[in-house]
Amino acid sequence: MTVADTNSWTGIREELLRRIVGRVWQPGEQIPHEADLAEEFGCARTTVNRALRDLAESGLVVRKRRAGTRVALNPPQKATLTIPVLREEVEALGRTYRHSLLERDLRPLPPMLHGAFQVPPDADVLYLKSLHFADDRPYAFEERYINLATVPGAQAASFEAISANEWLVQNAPYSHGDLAFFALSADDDLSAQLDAAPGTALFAMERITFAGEEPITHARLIFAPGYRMRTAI
Amino acid sequence: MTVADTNSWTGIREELLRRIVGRVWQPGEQIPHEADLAEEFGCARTTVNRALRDLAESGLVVRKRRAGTRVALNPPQKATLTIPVLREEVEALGRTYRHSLLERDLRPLPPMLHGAFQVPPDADVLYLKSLHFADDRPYAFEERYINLATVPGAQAASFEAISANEWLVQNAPYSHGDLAFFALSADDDLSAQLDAAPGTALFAMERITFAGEEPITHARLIFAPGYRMRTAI
DNA sequence: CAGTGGTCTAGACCACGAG
DNA sequence: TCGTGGTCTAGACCACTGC
Repeated sequence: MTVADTNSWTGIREELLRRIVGRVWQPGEQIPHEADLAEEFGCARTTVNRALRDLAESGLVVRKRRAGTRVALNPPQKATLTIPVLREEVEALGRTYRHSLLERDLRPLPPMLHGAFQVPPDADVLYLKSLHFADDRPYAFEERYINLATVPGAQAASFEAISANEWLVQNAPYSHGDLAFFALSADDDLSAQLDAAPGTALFAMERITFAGEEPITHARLIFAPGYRMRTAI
Repeated sequence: MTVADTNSWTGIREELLRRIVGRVWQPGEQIPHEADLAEEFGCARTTVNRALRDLAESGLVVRKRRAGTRVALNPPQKATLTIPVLREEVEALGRTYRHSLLERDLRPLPPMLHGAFQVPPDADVLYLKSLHFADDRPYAFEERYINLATVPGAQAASFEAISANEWLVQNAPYSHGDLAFFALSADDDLSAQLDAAPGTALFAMERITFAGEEPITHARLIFAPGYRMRTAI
């Protein structure tokens, strides 16, 4: 009848989900214990536990010891989005990836970044400017600063065969970072690089990553017109 | 010695993580089978499985039947972003939230949405157009379609005291949906509503939610200039 | 204190897919 | 084809926390 067998954990999850979205169990209401559900479905408690744990991870139910499991009052709108390496994203579209390094030099960190990206005031950082292509059409424009104090190996890397993003992912694992999305208008330079009319609205992503307290890199990616970042929730 | 006991699944996960970031197991390299690891840690295979499953979910290892478990070559950059109810987001900024319903009527679904939002061709949907304010300054513009077949109660709701978003979150739980972010230019209407110069680049978010197979709502939020959606990774 | 979810075990069978 | 991860079981003990 249904897609999944009813005594597989996914099947049980689907049945529980049906009861939640179908209002059999009202928001805020406590649902039966694992043991009762296990008996109802004729399976081990472990299996019910697996299903409920999955629902709890997606935020649909709230579980507390001793207090039982309740249907969430405000199912939080959470989305996990995976920011792929551009090469993989492009290739997943069935297109050919290529990138080209436009500029590369050592320079002081621009003042705008001094707050978020703490390097010694007189230290130079590695600046990279590059363009990513899909089937020879511009896909994204990238500007990046790399902290050589944290990633000295970057100075020797050419970033021509392999993009800075991929190099860093493989050579400088980060512990945490910040990510931001926003919109900006194409200035003359962007307009030329991305083959877009001046003033076109472009989707942009900014990322800073750290290894412990040490900043690794600051990257700004600006995508060609029409780009949409999608995810399932 | 370590935070977690070594034969708890979290403890095992930490140990495996150490070996991965410490390059004991190189990227792309196959790691021992569950059975071997279980023997090494002196625990049941289920426990090792739990730890490995967790690492696989965060993308650090790739698991395939028969092929075994390998350290991921390009650990994907995953970010979980929480899409807050606008009222909460504004109030968290210490500003006063207000919203105003600009339009409300029944109309056929625009053809553009026919693909993603399957309603009977002759059925009307509830259309809402509203504006969200922070301290009396425009914060976001919203256009929304609600499928009355799935959420009949919406027809009776006024959406003046409580926003459609909040009403739906509490009255029509969804099972899944799609989310997209992109940039667009302010047309004359948007420009007037959001107090932005025509052509300004604006950050936009589109969301469709479903209860099972039934579409619930399609919403497009367009934020005032300068908006950044942030998250930690 | 006691009920509920969290976890672990030892064993078993199954499904997938690389070789 | 057959090794590997995926899942299920029945039972047990533990940890947390509301009553």
